[in-house]
Amino acid sequence: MAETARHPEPRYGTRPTMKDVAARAGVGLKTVSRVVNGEPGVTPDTERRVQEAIEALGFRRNDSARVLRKGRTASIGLVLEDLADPFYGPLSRAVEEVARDHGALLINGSSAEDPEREQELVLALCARRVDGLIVIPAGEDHRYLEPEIKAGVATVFVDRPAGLIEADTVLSDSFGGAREGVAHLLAHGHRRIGFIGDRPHIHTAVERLRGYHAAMADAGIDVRESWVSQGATDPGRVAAAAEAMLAGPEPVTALFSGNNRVTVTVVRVLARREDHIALVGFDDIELADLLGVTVVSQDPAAVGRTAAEHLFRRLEGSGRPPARVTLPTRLVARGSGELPPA
Amino acid sequence: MAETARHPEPRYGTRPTMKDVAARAGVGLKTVSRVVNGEPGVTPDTERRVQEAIEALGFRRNDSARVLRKGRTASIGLVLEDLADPFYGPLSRAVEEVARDHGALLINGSSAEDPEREQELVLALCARRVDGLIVIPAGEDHRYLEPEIKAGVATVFVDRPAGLIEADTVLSDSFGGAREGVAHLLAHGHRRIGFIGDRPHIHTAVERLRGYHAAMADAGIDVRESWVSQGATDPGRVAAAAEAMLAGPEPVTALFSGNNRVTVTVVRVLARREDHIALVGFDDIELADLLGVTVVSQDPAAVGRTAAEHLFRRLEGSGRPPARVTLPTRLVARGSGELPPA
DNA sequence: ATGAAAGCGCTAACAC
DNA sequence: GTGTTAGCGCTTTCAT
Repeated sequence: MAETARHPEPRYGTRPTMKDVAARAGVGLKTVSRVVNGEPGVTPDTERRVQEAIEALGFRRNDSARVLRKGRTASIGLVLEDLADPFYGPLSRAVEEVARDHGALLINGSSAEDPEREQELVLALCARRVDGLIVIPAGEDHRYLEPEIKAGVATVFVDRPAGLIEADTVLSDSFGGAREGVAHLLAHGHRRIGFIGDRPHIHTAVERLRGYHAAMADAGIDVRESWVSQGATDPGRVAAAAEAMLAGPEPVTALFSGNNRVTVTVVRVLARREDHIALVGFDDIELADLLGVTVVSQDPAAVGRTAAEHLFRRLEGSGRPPARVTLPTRLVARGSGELPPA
Repeated sequence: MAETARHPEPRYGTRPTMKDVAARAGVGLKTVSRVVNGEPGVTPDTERRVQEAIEALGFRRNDSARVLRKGRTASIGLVLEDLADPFYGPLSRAVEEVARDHGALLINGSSAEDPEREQELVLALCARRVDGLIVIPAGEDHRYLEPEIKAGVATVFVDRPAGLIEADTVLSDSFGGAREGVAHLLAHGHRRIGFIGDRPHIHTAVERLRGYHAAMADAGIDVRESWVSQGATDPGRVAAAAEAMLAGPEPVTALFSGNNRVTVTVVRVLARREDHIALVGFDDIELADLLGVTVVSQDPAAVGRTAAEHLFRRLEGSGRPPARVTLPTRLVARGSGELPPA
């Protein structure tokens, strides 16, 4: 990469700047800036010369410098639990599409359900001066975000409310959805219904359990302790919980599973059995139609879209106080939830 | 929202800088920089005062300015087809984990399989000066990346090779996997085997079809035109293609599906039928075990991890020429691929 | 141990 | 139409 006298090319690893382009095109720095940004006030001939210099040098505007000057990055951050979870892929994609419509890039990160990692990620995004932030909270205390929000970072919480601060929030109706799902089982004659959910510090897990209790209470049924299991959603724990509820002299005749990961494992457990245990799951899962799994479905893309639209509305300066939006769920009957008690 | 009309520059949105922190702590700017970056040469007492000022003001370092000065962003970009696709979620997550291990953030974007959008996205990432780039190509001409790569942006292509430029590439063994899958069907006695794949401009689609032809040739079978269908992977097209192959006087007795989306639709089509058509699919799908679907599985997380590790090795300055890595696939027999011909 | 000054590459505000 | 100048907030260099 030696430099020749004729056309001084930048060295490997060094990028041409507007100044280089200006020198090569024989114009002033600001003229290059005008061309690059499509601003008016440049004659076609000058513009052509500048464009040629840009091509020849392989110039690409340095957005860090631009951001430093302009104050806005045209990017937003999304912190979620795990991008590999089939719930978050479509959610993230929906956010990305809205961001794209607003000319913004999306940076997303997985908290792995770890509050420290959530905070680390959020603050890294703030250091990069994202214009806005969508957070699926892992932690329960978000006061660390107060200075950021004060400083103008629009923030929307999704799936679970923020902890100890006021902020826009978009939720699915976990309580109502679970209540409806359990009521569905009750309507099909079940009385002993088991609930297998996520760890009790997770907001949605609590809400869904509340929905379960509400439906059971509506039916005048005393819930036995052994019918409820909360904890990690790994297959081992969930399978054990299901087996336990299905054993003994008075086993449950139906199960309600608290999220997609639980449902997958429960379906596997039930598939190994001779009897026909009823099942309703929270969250839809791929191919549930073929497996005949009745679910309470929430639409991850709609959740993401709604959150992103809120965010951009706020960025555009709606001065409204923080609002909470709850999106409805939908019961999808496919067979497993309509089985009668054994 | 207390934006008074009299304030041309609202305090809202103005963030404290190191200068502000320095003023408040009664120290020099550079001392604040030292504290923020954990550099040595600051007495514990000074450090404490600076920390207090940071807390009080809610200071957060502006990474744009840092990047402008340092040249590296500690971020990498990932351009894929669609984050909502169950193949890319785990891939992206794996890339993220490797990036995290190297202290980098991941920015990802979906090209929606549109070459223009791919280029737009890639160049936006370059403008933000990502240190490296992982691209699942949508387009067939990547010469637009030459100046970027020359300028030092480490680039790795994944799933499909780059077009018209030399670059590191990580692929799954589409040819070998498809050949093995089709050979599996042949070994179970099938002779009339249909192939339903993605659009023929996609590299993996071509390779998998090549694998199909190779296996059929190995068995000495002349492939009829009506046994092969390539095109969009939307359910309508795929279902029609499958129905067509299964109709007529000499229908196929087995199907090979070219990717996860195709497989899902074919499974649905076959589920509606009385007969037992054999099926092997490329890519694993969730709950395929319960449905008994035999697949040629590739590991998306391994693909992502491998690509990211290559990227960081390059960033750390391995001056080796571009290399191509091919990851093996694995045949997972679950029943549908072992059915005999009708 | 600490700080003052000089940029990084760009855009805003004015020159001409 | 076009160019010049002064920063944006940080790190680097070099004094002290």
